[in-house]
Amino acid sequence: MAEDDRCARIYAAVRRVPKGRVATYGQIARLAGLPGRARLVGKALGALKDASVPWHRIVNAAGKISGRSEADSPREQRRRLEREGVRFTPAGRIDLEGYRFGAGADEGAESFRRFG
DNA sequence: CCTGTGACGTGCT
DNA sequence: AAGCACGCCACAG
Repeated sequence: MAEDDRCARIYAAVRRVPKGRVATYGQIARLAGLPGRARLVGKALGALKDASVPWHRIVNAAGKISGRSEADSPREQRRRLEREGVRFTPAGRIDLEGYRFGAGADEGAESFRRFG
């Protein structure tokens, strides 16, 4: 599989994450058909140029922002998430139990609610 | 071609 | 909550 194809799959997976929800790198990798390649997802997002991809909805398994590509990224990512209604803990963490995409619970209600 | 190293991670201790 | 070990991959030497 070519590298570009992986990126395309990854971007497609990221686009599936609804507004107001987040997903982990590992989860995106799985959705993209690339299980165990979470770090590749990070690289793909770092090389992202397409503004239509909601890269800010991707955080690590701890519910924290990684962003190493740019100094401004972490701050921008958090700002965007908060703008979508995602709450952060005082420690700068996101409650994955409540915001993680694919957590099962109100998945249907979420897509039904339709933000925007 | 093989080895070393860094990386937007993850799970276990 | 913090630290450690592991695993996958791309890139440089």
